This record gives sequence, C-alpha cells and structure tokens, in this order.
Amino acid sequence: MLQSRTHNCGELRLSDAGKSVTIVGWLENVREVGSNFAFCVLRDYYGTTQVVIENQEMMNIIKPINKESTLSVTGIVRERESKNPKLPTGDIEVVPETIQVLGKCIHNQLPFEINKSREADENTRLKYRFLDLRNPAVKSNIVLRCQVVAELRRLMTEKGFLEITTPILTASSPEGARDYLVPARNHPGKFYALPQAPQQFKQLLMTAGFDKYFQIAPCFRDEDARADRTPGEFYQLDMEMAFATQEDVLSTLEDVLVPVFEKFGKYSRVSQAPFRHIPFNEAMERYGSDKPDLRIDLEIQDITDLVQESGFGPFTGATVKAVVVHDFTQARKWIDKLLADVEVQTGNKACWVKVDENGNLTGGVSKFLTGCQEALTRRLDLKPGSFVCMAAGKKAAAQKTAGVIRTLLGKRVPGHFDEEQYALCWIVDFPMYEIGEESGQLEFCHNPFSMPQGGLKALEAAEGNTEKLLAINANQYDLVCNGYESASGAVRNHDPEIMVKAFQMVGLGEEDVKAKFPAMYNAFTYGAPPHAGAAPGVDRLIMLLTGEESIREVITFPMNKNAQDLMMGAPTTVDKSQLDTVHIALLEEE
RNA sequence: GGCCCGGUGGUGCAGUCGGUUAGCACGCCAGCCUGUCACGCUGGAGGUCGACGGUUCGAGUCCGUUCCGGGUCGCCA
Repeated sequence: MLQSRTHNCGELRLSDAGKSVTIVGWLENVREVGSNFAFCVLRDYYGTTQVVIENQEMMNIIKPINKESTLSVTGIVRERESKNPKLPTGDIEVVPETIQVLGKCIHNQLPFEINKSREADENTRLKYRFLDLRNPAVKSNIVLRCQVVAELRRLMTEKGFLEITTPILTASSPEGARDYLVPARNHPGKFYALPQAPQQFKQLLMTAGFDKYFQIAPCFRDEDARADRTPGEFYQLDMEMAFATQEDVLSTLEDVLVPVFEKFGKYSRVSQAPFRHIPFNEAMERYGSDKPDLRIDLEIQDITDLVQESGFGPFTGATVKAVVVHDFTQARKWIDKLLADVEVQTGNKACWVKVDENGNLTGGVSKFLTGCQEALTRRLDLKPGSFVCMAAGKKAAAQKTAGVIRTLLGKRVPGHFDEEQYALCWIVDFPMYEIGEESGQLEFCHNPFSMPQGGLKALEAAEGNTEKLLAINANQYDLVCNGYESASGAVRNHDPEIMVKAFQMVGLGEEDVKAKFPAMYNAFTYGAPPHAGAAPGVDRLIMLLTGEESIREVITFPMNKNAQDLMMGAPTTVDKSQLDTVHIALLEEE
C-alpha cells in the first residue's frame, strides 16, 4: 500500500531535477494562485518540499484534503521558475503524477496553527502535544535533547563510566520530597515508592566495586512545579566515582559539560575549566543566592552597621543589604515596579534612595538616612546619579531579598548584564547543619549523606557547641549556570562511625541511621570505598542550551503545573476492582 | 495553602468614563487570481465575553463569590 519514499522533504536540490521521486509527509499549506494552479507544501521531519499543482485533475485531488493530512506524492523534480533562497529546497518543486492520502486529517479547523503553536494557550498545546510537536520550532528542542543525551552517554562512557540502571520500584525514603507511592498487590498495606533519585543505589554500586557509574536517571518527586521545575518526574545525569575526591568529580563534570555547552548551546561563550569556586557563605553575602547569575556584574554590600540606628523602623535591629547602580536614570514609576516585583518574588519589601547632583541622598527613605549619608557615600562609593536599593530583615532574608534586587536591577538597568554566555561556577562548602526555621533546633542543612569537612574529629571537637557545629561545612557542591542550579553533589559519608556521629549532633543516633538507610548503613560496615558524585539535571541543562524559560519546552510530553497530563488524562480514576486488587479503599468525599 | 497576573469566535489580542450592532489579525468556508512561498483580492460563517450572584434603566467593563491557567512564596534530603 505505502510506496517507499525515495527522498525526504528536506533533501531535494537542483541537481535532482528530472528525477522521478516519491516523497511523503504532512500537507502543511496550499496556496491557490489560479483556478487550476496551486502550490502545496509537504512537510516531514527533515524539511518541506513544494509540490506544484498545474491541472484540473490534481486540483480536484488536492482541494478536498484538509491540511495536516499525510500524503504520498510521486512525481518529477523540476527546477522552479521562481526560486526561494530562504528554503534549502527552494530551487526545486515536485510535479505530481500521483497523490495518495495516507492519513486523513478530518478536522478542517485545528486547535492552533502548527507553525504558530508556541503562541497558543498552553493547556491546548499540552492536550494536543502531538500537533504542537509538528511545529519544527517545538520539535527542535526535543531533537536537541536527544543529541545532548547521546553526547553525554558518549563522553561518560569514553571516560570509563558504566551506565547501570537502578530500580524504579523501590522503598519509600523517610525524608526529602514527598514520594510517589505504588501499592504492593502481594503485600496488603505495603507500598513501593518511585525513587526521588538513585542516590542509595549508586552508593551501593560503589560499595559493590563498580568504580565509575552513571545513568540518565528518571527521578520522581511529588512536589509543586515552578517555571524551571517540572512536577512529578525529571531526569538527571546521575554519576558516582569510587576512591574519588571532590576535585575528581568536579573536573570530570567540567570535562563533560564544557564541550556539551560549546557544541549545543545557543551562546558560544562558555566558562572554561576549572570553574570558579565560590563558598556558600560568600555566595550568600555577595550575590544573595546559592545560585548566582554571574552574568550580572552587580554585587551586594552590607550596610547594617551604618543604618541600623537611622531610625527607619525596618532597619532597627535588622541586617541591611544594599545594591548600588551608578548613572541611574530610571523614573519613579520604574522604581515602583522594581519594588513591587521584589515583593512578589520574595515576600519582602525593599526600599531605595538616590543621590542627587550635589551628592545628597534624595527620594525613597532618604529622610531617615541623612545622618549616615557620609558613611554610606564612602562605603558604597556613591556619586551623583547613584541609586541604592536596600533590603532589611534577618540576615538570610535580607541576603535573599538583596539577591533578587541584584538580579532585577542587573537585568533591567542597561550595561550590567552580559547575557550571551554560559557563566558556570561551583558553589562549595555548604554548611553541614543549620537551625531549622520551624523547629528552632539544629538540623541537617542539606542531606545527611555528605562527608563533613574534617570528618570525625571536626564533629567531636564541635559536639555540644551549636556555634561550632554551624561552622562545619560539608563536602558538598552545586554547579550553577546563569542563575540555575545545574548539578548537585557531594563527597559521601562512607564511614558508619562518622554517619552515627553526624546524626548524634542533631539528636539522632545509630538506630535512626539504620532505620532510614538500612541497606547503605549495613553495606558500609562491610568495607566501603570513599566515594563522591553528582547529578546534573538534564532538563535544566537543555533549558540552558536552548534558552527556553519554561521547562515544558524541553520535555516531550510535559505535565501542567498541577501535575496533570492533559493529553493522556492522567491522573485518572480507576475501577473499584483495580483498587480491590491492591487493597485500597477510597475515603468518602467530604 | 498564601500572594500576584490572566480568562473576550478555532488561535492570538483590542475593547476608553458602564451606553446603541463586541472590534482587529490569523485560521475556516465561498468566489476570483498561472509563479506563490507569512501569496493577494472580494465576500461569508463563527461569541452564553470562564461560571454564579449583586449594583444599575443598562455590565465584557463596577462589586462579591467561585472555577480554570500561569508566575511566585511555602515545598523541592
């Protein structure tokens, strides 16, 4: 029935003129330019080719066919009378001898126009994702994703890493994100969980003696979405190395990621290895974020000591951070918009002053700050035309708010944002412990798998001293690119004795370690190699490479913000018999 | 769960101070056009203005409630 194509829709050239060919694809458009004369555009994965209709017979065939039907066209390649230099196939056209409809599109009105699908309502796009993906501009992100994944596999394999898959049905882990649960049919009342990451499995692989492991790993977390965070599931380039130091991991990732950014990125400038290392505390002080966008040249300055006694209520007893922009010319309305956006993004208010032509503070909260004008001018190097935006609050809140101010000012005031590059850095030395905001107690800051710097001795020396414990850093690191957290990793704690000690610091003990990570704890008592690893996020990497601002643009079949698959209808209700099989009874709706 | 923004023919948008027949572009349908390629020209169809309630002589517009979507905070070891 289907005649094999001789060429795809992107490859015919002038040199093919005269050949008899068969091409197949979707009917993208028909341009009638006379009663028996029309140009059809046939589109497949590879490109588009013009098919010219020149007689009544062919016109009668093409007229009733709806756009987006699939066709097979057999005919002769001919040089065009008027060429289109904008198209690779713009020198030729196919004069059809036969046109066969392979798959009818029975809808003469599509949910959106294919080549403008990116402008359509997102729900509609997601529901008709198979149409949305016909748009080459949408499809290209997915194609790039395939190429990047293939390149990551190639580079990792070349470096001696083994790709090993780990279970999807596994045990629920007690902390971290919410798990997706799967009822166990043969074990009433028990559940599998989908892995939030293959963390424990890869550490067990190290303990099993696989020296270098990686996996393009699906990870499942039942948490709410963001523009750069898909709900439900995402992919990581999960990797781990035995007998390895932090520097071994960092340099491996630098070796793998720099060429990927250079080969596939939309910007040609890429930070070269070794990437800058910025300690966590320094990042918070200077950039107000543990994922600073280093393309912005502004930095945060501390003015707490200068303004705390100024009499301005919010500054009293608070930490105060400032971001300064010189030669500032924006209007009051612009400033109000900035402050409003800061408040939306942080929940905290910001305030401001300007410096007039005489060097005096003016506008905003200037009347409170006249007393410290001189000191501020010296500290912040203020000049006529300077603009100072300030955030106050507890230290962490002030830093974070100032970080948002830094980003917004940097991107909105001309001259501070060198956008077209990949600015990569490692954030290192994350604190091991923090005081929990809710509990007020000492807690693990990130994850308890990380090796504390200084090991057992550091823990023992700090035991019972909250200040000292808070000063202990973990051998943990994040890769940051253009303001996005792109990878996270650590030198793991492979020593059961240190694990127990680390847990004791937060009021837990050996039983808790055993209960939370039974397999790992047990395995580590049988001789574990020191090991370290990381996990770059594949979806975010593709976002960065393509320059997309929504993660849904780089996922083939994304869910919406509410974790619904509008195309498949997931999640769905299921038959009572299915629920009975897995021993689940639904609560009555209230 | 909180906050912000949005919801107007198939798609994207406009709609002033509350006022007459809800406009525009694209798409769709019909007609015309033999070199188009974002084809062009003429005409046409297509709308419970997200839903409900209220104010008013009169609501797309104002008020209240609610639903849906996006963003954000919480959350994401």
